[in-house]
Amino acid sequence: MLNNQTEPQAGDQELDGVFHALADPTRRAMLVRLCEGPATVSQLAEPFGMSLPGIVQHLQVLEASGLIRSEKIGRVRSCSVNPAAVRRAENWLGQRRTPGERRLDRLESFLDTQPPH
Amino acid sequence: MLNNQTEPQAGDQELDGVFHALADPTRRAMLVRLCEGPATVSQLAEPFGMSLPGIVQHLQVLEASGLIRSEKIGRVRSCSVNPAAVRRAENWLGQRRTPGERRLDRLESFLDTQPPH
DNA sequence: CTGATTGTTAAGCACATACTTAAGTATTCG
DNA sequence: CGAATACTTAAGTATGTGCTTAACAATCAG
Repeated sequence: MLNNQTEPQAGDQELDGVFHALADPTRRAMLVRLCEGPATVSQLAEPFGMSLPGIVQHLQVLEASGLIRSEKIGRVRSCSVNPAAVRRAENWLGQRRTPGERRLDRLESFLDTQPPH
Repeated sequence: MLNNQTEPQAGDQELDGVFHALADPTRRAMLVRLCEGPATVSQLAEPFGMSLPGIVQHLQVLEASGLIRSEKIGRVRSCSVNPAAVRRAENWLGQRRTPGERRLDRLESFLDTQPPH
């Protein structure tokens, strides 16, 4: 180790993209919509007062992050959530626990093993 | 409702800040460090090959998002995680489940109620 | 008081982001 | 075929982000 500094790790890049994609309210709203089921670009655009190209750019950010996938059939592009990417971001946050929180976690799981009354 | 468009909701702004703060690898590394316990600005800076002002700017982003808090005592600023903010972001992601995932969730919780064997 | 430590403020720069309008490309419908 | 539909591409613009260096506090230690 000639370099003592903290370097960005592999896997970090994925989180960069995922959290950046999530940092925009329009993109989060699209993700919420897609959790109800697949939708086309126009369907996703409909709730927003924004030009189509603007919408498409947001979709590109979401797709580049891995949070959604899309497939074009004929002239229609169908978009859907990639649950695995959402779960990875959720899990990263799940691991961010202080020692205090971890103690509470262990107490709770201990209590779960005790029969009621 | 004269406006049919989707407007950013209250509470969205908080998530904007939190996810934006999380989108940077340096800031995530700082958060990881702070989950082990409070630290000063210099201690947080030490692993990174970056100027102090750069570090302080990252800390300001983290604090503005609510993910961390800090207090200056004498000439030293002590920083610590705000677990509640981390949990809110985690919970938002936890709610992003497709109908398919929700079915699996229900199956698992049903199996948990069954005695083993 | 003097000087070292710890952090802060200000200014600037390169690059990224979030839009826009205008024009283009497939694909399907009549 | 010709027109409508559903995007796509390109280009431009205003604003934001992630750094930097230089200069400025404020506090503690001798």
